[in-house]
Amino acid sequence: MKIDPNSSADLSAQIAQAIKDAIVEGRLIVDERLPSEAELADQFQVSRPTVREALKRLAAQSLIRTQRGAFGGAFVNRISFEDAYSQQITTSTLLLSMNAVSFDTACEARFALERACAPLSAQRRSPDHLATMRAEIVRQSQPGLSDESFCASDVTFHRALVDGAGNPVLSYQLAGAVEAMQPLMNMITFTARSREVIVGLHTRIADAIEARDAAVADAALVELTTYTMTLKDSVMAARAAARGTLSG
Amino acid sequence: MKIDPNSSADLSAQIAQAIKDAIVEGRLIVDERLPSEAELADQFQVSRPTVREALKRLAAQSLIRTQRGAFGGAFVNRISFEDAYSQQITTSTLLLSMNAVSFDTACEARFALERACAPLSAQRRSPDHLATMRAEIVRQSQPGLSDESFCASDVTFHRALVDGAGNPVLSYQLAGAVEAMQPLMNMITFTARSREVIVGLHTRIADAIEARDAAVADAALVELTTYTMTLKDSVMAARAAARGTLSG
DNA sequence: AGACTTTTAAATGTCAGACAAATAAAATGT
DNA sequence: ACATTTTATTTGTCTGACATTTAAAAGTCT
Repeated sequence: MKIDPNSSADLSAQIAQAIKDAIVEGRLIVDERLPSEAELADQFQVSRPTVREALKRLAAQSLIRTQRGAFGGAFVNRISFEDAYSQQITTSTLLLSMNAVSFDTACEARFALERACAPLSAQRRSPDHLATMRAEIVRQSQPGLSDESFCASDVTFHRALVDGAGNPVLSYQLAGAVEAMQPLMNMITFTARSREVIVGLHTRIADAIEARDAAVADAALVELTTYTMTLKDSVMAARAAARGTLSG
Repeated sequence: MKIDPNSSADLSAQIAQAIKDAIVEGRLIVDERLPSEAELADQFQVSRPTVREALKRLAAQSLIRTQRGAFGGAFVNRISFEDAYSQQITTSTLLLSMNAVSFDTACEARFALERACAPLSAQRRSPDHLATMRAEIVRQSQPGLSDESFCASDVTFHRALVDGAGNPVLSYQLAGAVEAMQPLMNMITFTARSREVIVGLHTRIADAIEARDAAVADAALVELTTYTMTLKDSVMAARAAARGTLSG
């Protein structure tokens, strides 16, 4: 592992990259201990604070974990699905909140992913997944339910549908989209008060998944997509009208 | 923004989290300048190296960028698709290489995503996307092409197919899966020498996308999926047999 | 001998102060 | 008005030190 002291990049960034490469290329394996900060400083011919900045960069990406004390140090981390989830959620949330992605694009991606999961879920869902979906539908049907709870239940329902596919990669990829869209989805649900339609579609989806009928599930998801986009458009229009009133 | 000095977590981690929260919640907006390191050290009642470690953590996640010199400092970064891409690729690669995900799972997710893109691509693909796909098919048909080039061309082809959908979220999500699977896909292509079948399927896909026929494209993708899994199984079996020979 | 306690060495976490290098604004000179 | 120099500010890096944590090693008691 070598770095170029004449490069324009920060030394800590270069060191982080060198170690990252070593991990990705398998020269450092899971749970292997990195040299101590002092040793790394020696190897790379930099000071310890510089090494530490590099290690913090790696820790921020869950590539390593550190442990204090004798026989402690930095260890190559086995990345977990939890890590992948939270990274995905952060990235998706920022992409949306910073307007790098429109709501339409995120929505389309979300439902496209969900439709991709549905056939797998119809095939593999456990009774547990099905039970979760049914339970959430019951909850969503209760008249006294708060808007917040309805939205949370909605997330749980779709989560169960996706998890039913038994593919954690698809699950964690979707998690980002769903989580990032949550604020706007909440607003849609709050204002539009469209629970009956949504519950109806959820029921159709659950029925299809129970009957292992991918086609029907897909059709219901398409309807839900269309419906969501319609609601979103009306909410946006209402917003624009409100702005017009204020400024006029 | 406050931190708890009595918490068990590192101060730099707490500070990074506090700033991250401020960004995600919109209290710090894109291109806004953070206080200087000295000021942050003052605010959080810690030393400058500690603040710097926190800032490096954020920089590693592309949440901020730093600039030296007068009127330089740390600025909230508008996260780009390139950032999202590379993060996704790193995460996916590690999940696969550390055996947190099986090849089957990654493969399934990849083709499920690709099938989700195909109908959109059939609808929206530009002549440019189509031209890229055709060009790659021509390249793949050349007898003298090296294995490496064939694989690279394969990636470009699928990339064009997915980009044709015009949804950057789907594009960057798929990038991770494709990139992470690359090493094993290479091995499959190298050993199995199955170019004719693959080129044939690619042609069918391109034809379908050109004709805006989502159903045919989907069918061809399903075949490609099945074929890939078959090849992978035979490669694995050959590997296992080779191991048996050595150990027996 | 075995179980418990104390010591110790090694490592990360944190701090203080300093200097180098970059950079853009401000001051200066032509 | 333009070009050059100066200057203040800020990040990047280094040195050296101390605090804290931790597990192994040594010691002690029963």
